[in-house]
Amino acid sequence: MLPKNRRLTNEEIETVIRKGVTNHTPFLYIKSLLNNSENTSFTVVISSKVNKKAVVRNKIKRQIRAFLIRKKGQFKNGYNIVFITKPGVTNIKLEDLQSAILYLLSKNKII
RNA sequence: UAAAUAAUCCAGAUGAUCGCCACCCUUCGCAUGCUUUGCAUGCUACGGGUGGAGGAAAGUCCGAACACCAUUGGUCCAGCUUAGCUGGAUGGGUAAUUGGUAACGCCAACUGGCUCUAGAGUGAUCCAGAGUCAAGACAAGUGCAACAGAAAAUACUCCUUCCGCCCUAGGCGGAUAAGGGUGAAAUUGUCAGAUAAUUAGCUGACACGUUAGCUUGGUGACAAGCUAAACGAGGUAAACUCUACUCGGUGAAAGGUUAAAUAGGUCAAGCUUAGCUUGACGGGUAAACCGCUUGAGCUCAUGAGCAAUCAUGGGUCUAGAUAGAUGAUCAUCACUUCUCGCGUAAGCGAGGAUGACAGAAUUCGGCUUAUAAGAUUGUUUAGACU
RNA sequence: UGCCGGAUCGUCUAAUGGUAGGACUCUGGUUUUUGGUACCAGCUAUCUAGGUUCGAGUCCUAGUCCGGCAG
Repeated sequence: MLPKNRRLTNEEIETVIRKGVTNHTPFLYIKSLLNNSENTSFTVVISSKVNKKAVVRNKIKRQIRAFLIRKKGQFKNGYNIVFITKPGVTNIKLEDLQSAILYLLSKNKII
């Protein structure tokens, strides 16, 4: 789990989704926004349309967060980032998900 | 013994490392206050300690607690002798009985119906066990019943049967409901009489059943028995309806405390005096905090009760997040299963899988649905032995 | 979190508890030199599982999926 200062609150998520810059892959997309602070914060959004079971949704959240914690030394500071999943994310392999995350972050020049 | 199925129990254990949440403690730092060099409170950081999902947390199908709103009692309308009555219109829910409960559509016991199995009996039937039942009323009224059938309900006559006439292929009229046939369903049965005639509740007797009354037993549903110059009444209420009982609305995004901002308001001061500025009060939005976890709690013992459950006493505190914590990896043991190798076999060794359903969101009581492996019990089937 | 509504041929849409109908589509045939049009015939459905009933698309219960509303 991410520490509290690296998470986003409800308001921040809404502003990021409304004003952020979007980048897509077939099963995942991100919205990012500069926040003028020392930290880069993340959150993961999974709709109940992706899967009806909360256990499956929590597992995907944990997989993404664990990968972000492992890579946290490489990030630039000062971004708010929201990961939003699409239906189909449950069927792919873990390596594909991780490479998609790296692709999206590098495309935004955060890494 | 094996398999299937149903119910109940259980929902791997120990240790290490890396992370997350809550609370507590030590130290350092910062801020505020004070009796001023220390103490108190708060916050941040490092470190340490303790605790951290379920039997269904799920579905949201019922019920309750709690909070606010409305309010003379389900709702609406009207009236008046106006704080309680009357009248009218109009809904939702439940349904044998008794008990339990905060309450329930839940639970327990019991009664009755139906189904299955075993036993007794020539048989009707009786009895035991298991399962199951939205199990008030169709004998208040209304409605409905396709096709088939003569007829689907204040009855009726297709074939057959009986009588009379024409006259003998058959037709006409009358009688009957025993038999046939149709259908999911067809007007209780036996005997005798009456009749032109027969196997007609048309009449009588008996049996069966229903209803009513009485007696006995039971808290009661009900059971057993008796009586009737009462009756023979088809089905359907998960059809309308009737009867009895019962029911305010909104949901923790309820609501409460503090409170930036904005509009409009009151007061005071100052300045130019149509007014403006500042401050205070009040106002109440964002936000924060509370609500929030000590509760119809868990557990043990004793007692009451057939049981559900209740009473008394002892012990105990056991998640509280806010886009949402409770996770990941490794090792060992336990457990089941799969693969490979060795072995006649028992077994041994190596490797893999932890096995299912599934994640708190105000809290409880139920119901429903989903559940791998293992354990216990019941039922069914198959096999072996006696 | 709370609360509503719906599910019928491939698509759209009917059906009072009593043979699931129609339109478009599709398939085959006739007409035409061919295609279209027209005509004829055919294929194809009650979301799932139980119950009530003689008999459920319809009534009741449970589940699955879809859609909507509040804030």
